[in-house]
Amino acid sequence: MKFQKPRGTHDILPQEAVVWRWVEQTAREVCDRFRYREIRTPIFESTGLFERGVGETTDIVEKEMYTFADKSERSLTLRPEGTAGVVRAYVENKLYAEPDVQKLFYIGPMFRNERPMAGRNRQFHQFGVEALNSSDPAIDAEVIALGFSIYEALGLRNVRVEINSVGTPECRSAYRQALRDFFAPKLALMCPDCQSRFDRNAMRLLDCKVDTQACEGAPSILEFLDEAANEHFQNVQAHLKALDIPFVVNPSLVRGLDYYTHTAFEYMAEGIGAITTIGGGGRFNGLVEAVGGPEQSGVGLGLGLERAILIAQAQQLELPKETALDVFVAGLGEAAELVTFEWVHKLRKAGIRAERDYQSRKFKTLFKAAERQNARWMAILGDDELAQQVVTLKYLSTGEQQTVPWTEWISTIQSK
RNA sequence: GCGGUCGUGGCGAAGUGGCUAACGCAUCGGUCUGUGGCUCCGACAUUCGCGGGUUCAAUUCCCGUCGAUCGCCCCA
Repeated sequence: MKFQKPRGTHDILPQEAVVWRWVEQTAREVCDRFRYREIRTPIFESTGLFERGVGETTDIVEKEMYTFADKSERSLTLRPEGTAGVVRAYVENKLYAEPDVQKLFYIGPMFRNERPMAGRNRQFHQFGVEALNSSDPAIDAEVIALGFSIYEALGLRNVRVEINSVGTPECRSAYRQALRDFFAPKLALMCPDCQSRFDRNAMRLLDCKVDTQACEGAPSILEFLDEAANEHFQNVQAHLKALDIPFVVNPSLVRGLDYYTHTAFEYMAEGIGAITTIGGGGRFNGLVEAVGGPEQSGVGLGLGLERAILIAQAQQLELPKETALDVFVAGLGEAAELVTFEWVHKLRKAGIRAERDYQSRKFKTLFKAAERQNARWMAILGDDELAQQVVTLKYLSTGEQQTVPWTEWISTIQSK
């Protein structure tokens, strides 16, 4: 019986795992400087959390969740995004009672049952942050700057930041009405997708690629922001400008999760086929309360890790490689086997990366093996060496070779 | 969820309704009983994603299925 990995999942092999560690470590380091602390929450949660938190009418909840019943018939769901779980933990552990703004980050797998394509998997990985209990526009800008800083630290070029304000729920419902009024007369001429969007999610009409000309002259959400929302948005922009974060305002930027209010933003880059969004986020002022906590606000972001890696590859950045081997110990003959084994262990205990052969290959082939592992030294233990308690050490890049007593073995390797 | 393309050894890649399924790289062995990145020789797919059908005969044709990939939708 031969098995395949489930559709839309990926094995991360040792060579690629190095790249993943680099991305994760970079994100962690940036978080440390920005003072965001790691939180680890379960990979599955009560289904209701996502229905409530992400929004009943979102695509994610309507058709993309991995939902299952456990043996007690509890409905559980593999997390499709990170914010709901973090906010649930925030409320459940009463972190809202802490005096300072809670700045949290997470990193890990998410699950959505979608049609896979480049940059879109059913199990994918996100890094994200959430800043809870502050409505200060400065923290919106800080979050946007944090994500941008991670892309910078990774060396990604041409990352664009687009921002928008989706206002308060009240602003939005007034705006949706205005949009329907605007599109109603031309609806019959528009594409089927748009016709279904009209009722379900009028703001998405602006996103349509088919009927771009129909959108000309459509009202902008920005005209419907109340004074406070507008001031907040202007303030976020002022803070971004102060940091020289390049951004453009895109009034038709909408995000797919219901909990967003005020600031919405996306990071975009070219290089993954049709996909350009590599990260995004926004403010979610009603979410803490919706999940059973006090009336507190929050703002956060999520970055797609495989998308960041795809962009790095598309831009041909120099990616980290696996560590090189310090010394390959070649034992010749049966008498050397045990001594080889012992010495490999001694070298390792001394902090040296040491390896040997376990396939009884011939001496010459061991050089190839050593080369494949990028070994710096080859150590040779044959009958002669054993008799005299010495080892022949060959520096592979130059071919220089010397024979030293066992007492000098480790120090010679460490010398270069 | 809808539409297009694709699926041959570890990797890359020919090919055909029918004798032993090219070739390249990689790997292992010999050439060279203890010194690599060269040469030459040899080994390496009871089998062409899986299941079914057509046929005297299918890896090659048809259907289904699984998977990959591209686009739409949506998103990270």
